[in-house]
Formats: sequence, structure tokens, C-alpha cells
Amino acid sequence: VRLGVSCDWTRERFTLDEGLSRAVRHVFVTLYDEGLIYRALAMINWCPRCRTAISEIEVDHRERTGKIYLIEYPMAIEGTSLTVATTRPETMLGDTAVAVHPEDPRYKDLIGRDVTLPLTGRTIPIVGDAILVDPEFGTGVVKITPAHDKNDYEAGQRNGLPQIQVIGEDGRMTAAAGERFAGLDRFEARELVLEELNASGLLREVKEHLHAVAYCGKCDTIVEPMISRQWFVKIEPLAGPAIEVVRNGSVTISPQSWESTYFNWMENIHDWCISRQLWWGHRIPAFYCDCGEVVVSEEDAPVCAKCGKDNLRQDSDVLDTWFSSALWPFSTMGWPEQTRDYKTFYPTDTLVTGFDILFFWVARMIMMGIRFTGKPPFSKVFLNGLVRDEFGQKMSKSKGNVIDPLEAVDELGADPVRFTFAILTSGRDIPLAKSRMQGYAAFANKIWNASRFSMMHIETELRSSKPIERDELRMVERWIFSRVNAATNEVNRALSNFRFDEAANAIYRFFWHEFCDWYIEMAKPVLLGKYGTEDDQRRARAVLLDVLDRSLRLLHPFMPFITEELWQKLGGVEPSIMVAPYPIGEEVLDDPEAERLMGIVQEMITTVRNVRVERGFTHSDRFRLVIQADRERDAAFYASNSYLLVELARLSEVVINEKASADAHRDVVGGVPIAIEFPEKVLTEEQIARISRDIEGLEKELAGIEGRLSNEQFIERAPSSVVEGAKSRKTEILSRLATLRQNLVVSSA
RNA sequence: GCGGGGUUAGCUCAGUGGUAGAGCGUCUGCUUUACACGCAGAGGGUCGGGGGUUCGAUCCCCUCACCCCGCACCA
Repeated sequence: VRLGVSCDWTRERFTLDEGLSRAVRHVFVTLYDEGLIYRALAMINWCPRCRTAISEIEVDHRERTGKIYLIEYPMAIEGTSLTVATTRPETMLGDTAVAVHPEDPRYKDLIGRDVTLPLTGRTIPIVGDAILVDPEFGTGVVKITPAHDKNDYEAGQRNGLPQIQVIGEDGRMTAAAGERFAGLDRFEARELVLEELNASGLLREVKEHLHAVAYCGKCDTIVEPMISRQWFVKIEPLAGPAIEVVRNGSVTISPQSWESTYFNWMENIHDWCISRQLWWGHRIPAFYCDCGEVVVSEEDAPVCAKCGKDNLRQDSDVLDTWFSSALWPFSTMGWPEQTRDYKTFYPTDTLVTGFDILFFWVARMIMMGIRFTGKPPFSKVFLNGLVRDEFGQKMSKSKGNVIDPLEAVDELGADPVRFTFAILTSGRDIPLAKSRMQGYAAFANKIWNASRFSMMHIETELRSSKPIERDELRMVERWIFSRVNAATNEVNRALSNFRFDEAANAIYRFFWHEFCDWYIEMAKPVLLGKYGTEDDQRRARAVLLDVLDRSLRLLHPFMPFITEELWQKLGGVEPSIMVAPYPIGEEVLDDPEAERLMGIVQEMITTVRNVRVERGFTHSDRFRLVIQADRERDAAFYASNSYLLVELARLSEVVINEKASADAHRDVVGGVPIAIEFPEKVLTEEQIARISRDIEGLEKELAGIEGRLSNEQFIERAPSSVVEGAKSRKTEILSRLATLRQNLVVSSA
């Protein structure tokens, strides 16, 4: 809100609202009836701290250098032994077999025999399992703990092994782990196991080992794989159509590189464990009857379908929060009723969110949306990057590099903060920097001051006065219209591609470096009544207002507060800039001739300023500028606009097509020769060196161009525009070289 | 291991098959009557290394190195 987000707060919704809860129950029951939701005993990820099952994507895998232990399991008969490798020694208490590869010549004859499980004395079999065992890894012998490892669980199923649960839901060892271990925390148990193994000489070796450890995404506790009865969504039938809509383009993901990530995940998707042993959430609408019947129903208190009893016990588990979130686009609209809201607002257009919830939320909304409404919930997804600090590091309290946006808003204002986010959003992570925000606070200030200046010269009634006659415009006015139109086109194009950085940059560049730095300065002589007629002045005011108005509207989404404030002061037609039409490009404003001529004027001004500094003249020294215009039309243009050069380049006089004094500084700008008549004849060493450097650079470039132009294949194969470009550049370099050399000759005379 | 992204100016990042850009920072001038949160000017890059395609590669292809991020993992 403080950043200027405009929402319809009457539509605020919470996933536990009654309407949304009904949608959740309806979806659950429907999927259950279709067999897409099932309850099963399976290996799941258990967080011993949260005391709940969590889904695959809530588990974070992190690389850790831990230890791997080689443990000797004595053979029952021969007095020999097998050595297994493990990173989790405490789980050996629940081992029900050891496995070897059935083709491994070292061990294959042992399959079917037994080993004694140390510390417990239990006898467990040696089995052959080609899937579980990689003979190249470790010792080629694997201990199997079907109750506490996903791969071991599957191997256990394949080999008909019993499961012994030695770690409980609280992360402590169970009675099945044996008296000495029962009640110990799983990590304390690990130490004791190692101690005892060491004491009996069975711990053969301890090595450093890099492996991934699974952590709970919410609380960072190490996850425990466990066998547990949970509810699941059979996800593949839902994933298929969700893959298809992205593949056929009915849903696009920007930046596009995320599409492959999406496919990669969706094509290897696992069934979704949706039950949670928490008290907060949507209760699972499953009811159990004493007679053993399970009733899944949308009703609050269903009766048993089999025996008719009405005192059923509801499942105590709740649903994963993402289950209800997946329904958000339509559950918030009153679905499953065909409400007016639902028909009006579903599906929507664009979803903007963080890439970190692409799987948690976006993918699931697409799957559920298609399944229950027949349409994907949106056609465009824009994923913004993670906000990082100015060096690209993740923000964290411990690093002390956190920038709180709200504090920044207090300090600098909402507009600069908002603009900074926009201009940094290129599609990757956002390296947020205080200096950046300060820079755009300066921009806000610039907007304020430019508007203040404009308002000094604008009369309010201009708003309603007759439209500007294009035929009457001066070249500089045609130019600024052409430029504001180019900026408008660029902003619109960038926004439609979700390139907020390009859009913000385009408006920043235009407003500051074209409108303020050039146009306002060029308009001043007329606005201040120094040049031109009263008509000229009136028209200049109207143009100023028009361009400022377009700029503010263009800027409004990026800086809502300041633009609204200024708009109100300017007295807009609409009640708020929020409802004023957003500018779109108008071809009639494009003006290549104005851009060409004004480009040359600007370059002339820059050249004079530049040479002024190089020659050590001050701000107030004035010189005469001689322009050699080769076309009559251009000559007329320079003549009628010479005041621009006089004012902005601080000249005494501009003359066209006259002979310049022999010792004038000569240059060529946009093909137009100019001469600046400085009062001094002799250049300093430094100035000569400077000119020589320029000459050297041009000669080098010339050599390159000549090399290309003398290459027949270049002439033949390169597009003619490129060849022509090279030729004209050559001409320009030659004339610039000639004039620069002349400057040197004069100086040595 | 599989997949994706990155390596461009001191810092953070845009960018294009045809003479390298921005913001901030740096340096030098300037009380020019909207703005010193400013104006004007300047300096600064073998576009990660190597090879290839091309008339021409920072851009396309291959390869190597390093850095991120997913996913899957060898107990």
C-alpha cells in the first residue's frame, strides 16, 4: 500500500474463509472419487520438530561435508565379515538385511547367507539387489534399513524384508532400537552406536564425505524419512495437461528460461503428500466409522454409507496450505458456483510472483485450474527475481545487509523505492542498493523541479485551448515531440515484454537527458521572451505543457505519488492521473528530419563546450561560430535557430557560410564543417597532444575501414547498408582529419 | 550426475553479427535566474581463456575454467 499499490479491498480473501473452504472440500471429494486422491502407507519426509509429514518440495537438500563410516558386520558362520559403508550409523539398529550386487564376483556367492547385526545380535540375510547396489561405490556392500531410507524402503519391498522403526516421530529412538538406545535423540544415538562399535573393534574406518543432507524447508531441522499413512494426490494425470498448455503457448512464462525448469519438474513429478499433522488448516474431509468404513464427503457430519451410523470421527490431519492456494484463482470467485465474479474474472491475464514458488503455487494453480474449470487460470506468468544486496548477496540479518523497503520509503519516499525496483527488474535477481534509490530520489526531485519550472510558464487555460498546429511548430518543438513519442513507444514495448528495467530506463533517459537537459534549455530563450514573437512564446508554453503531461502519464506507474501531485497542480481533464489514458505511440509525431537537424545542433553545442574546456577558456568567454551549410534549406535552418547555439554554447554570434578566420578551430559535425574563432593562436603542449591523440584514433579507425572496403568479399557479401555506412564514415573521418590537422598547422604557425 | 543461468568500465548490471552502453563511484570546471538531490566536461573495458563458423564475432557453435540456482543422488 505504501508503495502505491491500488487494490480492490472489498475482495480481500483468506484461504480459510467459508467460500474457499467449500471449494477445498469439493475439490478433495471430487479427486477422491476419481481415485486421484488416495490414502496410503508410504515412505514420506517427516520433520521431527514440526511433527508432521512434508512434501518433496518442502525439503531442501544441502551439500555438507560429513563423515562416512565403514562398519564390519560379522558373518554368522565362517568367522569372516562384510564391511558396509554408512553416513547414518544409528539406523543400523533397524537394519533387516545387507545387500550386494548380484553380479559382483566378490560377493555373489554369499547371497542367501546371513550376517550378525552388531549391537543387536540379530541375524539378517545377505540379499542381491542390482538396483540398490553400485559395486563401484564404497565397499560394494549396503546395509538396508527399510524403515528409514527411501531407497532401502524400495529395496525392502523388492526383497520382502521386514521394516523396523527405530526412530520415532519425535526424532528419538524407539524401544525397537534396544534398551540402551531407546529414548535417545537420533544424533545422541549415533554417538553411542559409534562408541560401542569402536569398543568392539567393528568400526573400521571414518572418512570425510561430501553428501546432501535433507532439511525441513520451514524450520531447518534435518528431515527423517519415515513410513507413515498419509493422503496423496496422484499427480501425473493433472501434470500432463499443465505441461501441454505451456508447451502450446496458451500459458507463457517469462523470463522464458523458466519454462525448461517448469518442464523438467513437471515431467519428473512425484505424488503430492497433502496431509499434515498440524492443527491449523483445512481439515481433511474424510470420516471414519467404527465399522471400518471411510467416508469422504463435503458435508460437515456425514452418515456412514455402510452402517448408517452418524457419529463418524473426522480425520485429524489438515491439508498442505498449498492445496487451498492451488484453487485461489477460482475459489476466491465463488466457485464451484457459477457466480458473476467467476464468469467475469476467471481466467485472469497475468500472474506476477517469485520464482521460488513456481512449483509450490504456480504449477499447482495451473493443474487445478485446468482440471476444475477446463482453462488455465492465467495466460502469462511473470517471475521476478530474488531481491539481493548491492553486491548480489542474499540479504540476511546475520550479514547485516538487509534493506527494509518500508524504512527506505520513510527515508526517501515511495516513488524512488518503487522506481528502483522497476529499473532493476531485468528478469534476473534484483541487486537492491541504497545508492541506487538515492539516485532515483534525485530523479524524483528533478521531476519536481522541472514541473515547477514549467508551471511558472504555463497558464492553466492552456489546458482547454485549441490543439497545437503542427505546421507552426519550430524544429526544436518537432524534435521534442518526436523524442517523447519514441520514449512512449519504447516504454510500451518494454512493458509488454515485462522488461520493467528497459521501460524505466527509457522514461528516465527521456525525461532527464532529453526533456530537461535539452528541451527545457532550448525552450528557455523563447519562454523568457528573449527570442521570438508572442505567438512563439504561447506555442512554446503549449508544447511544454503537452510534453510534460505526456511524461507524467508515462511515469505514473513508476512514480505514482509525485506524478499525481503534479498532475493535480497542472489541472488535468480527468479527476486523477490514474484514470487518464496511458500514452501510446502516434506515428504522426515521428520526425526524422527534426531528429537529424537537432542532432547536429546538439553535437555542435557539445563540440563547442568540449573545445572550450580543452582550450582552457572559461564559462563566460564568448566566441563566434561559423557554419558551412551545403544546402540552402539547412542554411535557413541554422540561421533561424542560431539563437539555440548562441545560448547553449555561450557564443557571441553564429554566422552561416562566411569565411572563418585562418586561425579558427575547425571541426566537422554530422558532415557540416564548423569553425570556432578563439582569440588565441597558440595551443599549449597539452592541447596539441590532445588533438594528436584524436587524430591518431581517427587514423586507426580509418585504417580499419579502408581495410574492410578494400576487401572484395566484404563489398560482395555485406549488406549494402553496411557498406554504405562504412563509406560515409570514411568520408567523415577524412574531413575531420583534415580539419583537425589544420588546427595543428595553425597552432604551429 | 542432469537441467538452467552467469562471467562486459572501480561496483551493480543492460546490450547488439557491422565504430562497446547505463546508474552509482572517480577526476576537472561552474553560485548559467527549475533543480549543487544541480549544470558542463573528462577518464576508465584485450566484452573469462582457447578453438571454430563468417567478408566481419562481445553476440552464433565447440571446448575449458570459475560462480550462482534448481532437480536427482552413491549407502
